[in-house]
Amino acid sequence: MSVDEQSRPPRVKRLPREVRERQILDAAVRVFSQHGYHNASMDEISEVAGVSKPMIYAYLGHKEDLFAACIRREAGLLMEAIAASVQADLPPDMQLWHGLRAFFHFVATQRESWRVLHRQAISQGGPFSDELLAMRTRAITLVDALLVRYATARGLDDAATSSTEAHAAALVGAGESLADWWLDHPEIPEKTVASWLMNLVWMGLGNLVNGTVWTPTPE
Amino acid sequence: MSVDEQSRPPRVKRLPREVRERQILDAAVRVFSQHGYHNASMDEISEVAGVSKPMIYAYLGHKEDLFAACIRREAGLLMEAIAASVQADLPPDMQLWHGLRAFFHFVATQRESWRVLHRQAISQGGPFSDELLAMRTRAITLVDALLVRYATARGLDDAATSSTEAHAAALVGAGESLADWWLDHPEIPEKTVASWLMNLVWMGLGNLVNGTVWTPTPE
DNA sequence: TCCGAAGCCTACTTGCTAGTAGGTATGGCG
DNA sequence: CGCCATACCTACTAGCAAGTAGGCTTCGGA
Repeated sequence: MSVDEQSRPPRVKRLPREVRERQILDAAVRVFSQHGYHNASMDEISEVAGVSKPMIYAYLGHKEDLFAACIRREAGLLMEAIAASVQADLPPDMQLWHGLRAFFHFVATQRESWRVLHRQAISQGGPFSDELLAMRTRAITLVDALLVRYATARGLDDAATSSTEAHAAALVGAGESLADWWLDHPEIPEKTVASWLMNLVWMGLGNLVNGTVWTPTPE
Repeated sequence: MSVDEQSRPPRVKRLPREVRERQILDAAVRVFSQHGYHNASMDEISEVAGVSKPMIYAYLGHKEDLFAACIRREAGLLMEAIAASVQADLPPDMQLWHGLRAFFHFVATQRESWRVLHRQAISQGGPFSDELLAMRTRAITLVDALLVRYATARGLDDAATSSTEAHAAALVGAGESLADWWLDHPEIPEKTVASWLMNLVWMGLGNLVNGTVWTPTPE
């Protein structure tokens, strides 16, 4: 029904605003990730956070605002984690590799953040999804840039470059899906999963650039 | 606010049960796909369907049941469409190819069905997602079987076979994501999109089986 | 022509939860 | 000390939407 007692912050009094805001956001992420946006009640969030409901409204605003704040914070953390792992002077394949590893690492260590980002945010067709969709688009664009750099470095042909954005979208989706799959198979090391995806996408693209493409046998 | 007038069924009287059930399901898929499960109201569905609310309860049961019925019907249609396109005696790559084309064709022609399947069902953490998650798992298993057949036909090594399920998960996710991307780029022909994905995954896998893998340069 | 079943509706109840009104402690500071 | 801002709470209200009670027509068959 509700979240573990033990991790609930003890009811302390008169803490400064920043601290309370953090506690509330933490609680909100947990509750949203467990029940989804609509089934999460402000009452439960306030209970988990160890404050009363009006505090939430005073500090973070309405339910929508609160949710958006969660998304923004968690998405920011994810993007930061990825950005921190990537050095701009490395070749594109190594950049992608490090980015992927950071991504999977984030998923493994911040499950609840990941759930709220992946499952909840997209499905709510409101003002939220914009926030999240924008983030996702940013990720796709980033990957796209890598692919373009890669294709340009090799002998590119027009067909290949026009499709990098689609490939980036496919990669991001594959990463999300693979991350979910991985959550059910925790025995696989993170490095292994990352390398699977790396190979799948990067080498598939490599062939495409080389002109070694698969074509259906005529019917 | 609500769905187009013109496509709403005219208020006819005393139709047989099967017809009304179809109308209700059609309406429910539309409304669920537009507003999401929670924001969809039974009142709106009944209005769009051209019947009164108690009819829905009499024929399809509670809101959850109705939603599950939608999922089951639409998922069934999708799986049927894919199954119908695949001939079991073809080689695995051709099977995958035809399956992918059927999938993208479905997404293009049944947008609302796709939306309700992809966006809504998974995110609702209730009894529904089970229904849908099972479907998705079935799809992954199906693809996995193809990959295994393929890997076995070539010289397989253990590492490659142990990872086919993960690759299947990645492919399914890539397909979903690419489908979404494609909805925003309708100028691309279906065949092209399908071939991108086909190449990306199939040839990536091909390299993996051959032992031509990407590895990070030592740091 | 009577009767039951199937099709269908209007109008209600009810429960839940977002959001608020209006207050009480507590600490700092002039 | 006395004032104000900040931190915080216990109640409430209000409104939406799920689900239902109870009844009214129409059709087919005995």
